[in-house]
Amino acid sequence: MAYRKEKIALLTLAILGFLNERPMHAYELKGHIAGLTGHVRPVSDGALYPAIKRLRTAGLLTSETVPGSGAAPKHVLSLTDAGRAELARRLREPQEVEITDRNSFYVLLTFIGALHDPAEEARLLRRRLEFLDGAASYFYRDGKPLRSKDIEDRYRRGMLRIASATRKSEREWLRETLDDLAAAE
Amino acid sequence: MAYRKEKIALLTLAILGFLNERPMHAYELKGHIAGLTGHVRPVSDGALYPAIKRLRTAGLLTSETVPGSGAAPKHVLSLTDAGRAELARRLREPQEVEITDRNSFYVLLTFIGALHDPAEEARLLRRRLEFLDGAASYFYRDGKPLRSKDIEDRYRRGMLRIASATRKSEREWLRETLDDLAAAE
DNA sequence: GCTAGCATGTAAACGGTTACATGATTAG
DNA sequence: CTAATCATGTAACCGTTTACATGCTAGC
Repeated sequence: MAYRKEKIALLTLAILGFLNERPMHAYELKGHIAGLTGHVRPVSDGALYPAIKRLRTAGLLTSETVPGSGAAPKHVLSLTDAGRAELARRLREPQEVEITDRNSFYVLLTFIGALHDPAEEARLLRRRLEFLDGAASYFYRDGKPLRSKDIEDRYRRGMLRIASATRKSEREWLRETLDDLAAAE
Repeated sequence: MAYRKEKIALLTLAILGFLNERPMHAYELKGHIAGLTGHVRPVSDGALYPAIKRLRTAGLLTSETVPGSGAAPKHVLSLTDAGRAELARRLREPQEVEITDRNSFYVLLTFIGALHDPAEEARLLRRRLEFLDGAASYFYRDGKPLRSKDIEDRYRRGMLRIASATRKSEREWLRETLDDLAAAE
């Protein structure tokens, strides 16, 4: 038994996703990924370079050295066919956490358009919408989720208020976009 | 040179925070933390138990064994004075990422009330508000952040739309709460 | 003369995920 | 009788963080 559960590896997905748009060197990737992760949370070199190395070893990307404008020579990275296939696979078969977790889902959303397959894209949005419809609260007492007004702490109430507004706008967008996608077919 | 940068260790903060409210055993903590992390993302045992062990070794909490209702005997965990001091320190001196990063900030927000110090609490909210006011975009072209209408990809536009709605509601709440805190003084 | 930006990497330490291991009680 | 919930832990693996290491160019 015991089937292998894949790791999420968001960084890998982001690298594949951006390289699919155009070849790029590591330093450039860094900027793109930093922007992605929300508000400029830098990717550390110690995460990025080993990740690239792993992908190169796995044959998902190739590296071509060109003289650097400025400092060290750049290594321009390009996806191989295997890399493009892996990206498509990751986008088509997301893990449950990638639907559930905000950050993961947004990374998926960033690149899902690369599939150029409205039906598949709609499937992802529908999964997210279903997840959001089964709402989840943040705080518990006696094992039961607390409603906002039952929480004495103003900061926790605030968190729920913001989460609620976010959920609402996300649901709206998901519904609109699903309608658009259906209409375009 | 090279001063030591502390790790974020969100899990540690959450453990200290919840134990500060009342003594609890690990399994109970698990439920609380899972709710916290957004929509029920379970904490794995392999993360939780070692984290507790580290805190116990560091003298931040003590464990008392009581016969378990159900299965294994429970280990009821309580904060020591050092544990409470560490929690206060973490809340009072947050890292920059803990202001910047959504999830980190929300964990901070969950427990900041424990300080019972409106001025200090307001300081945290003000820092977050300042961060949000220096807005950040998600996508770049030629090194410059793209405005929503300049993005062709509907999914990326959607992400910005949701992020914008979230930012707006968070700003509103922060301003209101800062006013409340100021008025109460 | 110095700092920021460009550009690439490595190594130790740490912590989280996954899977393994065990076992009792309760609800369907 | 079987799955879910309660309850605690360990160990291998792997990826991230932090810090170390190097060096050039442009602007102040």
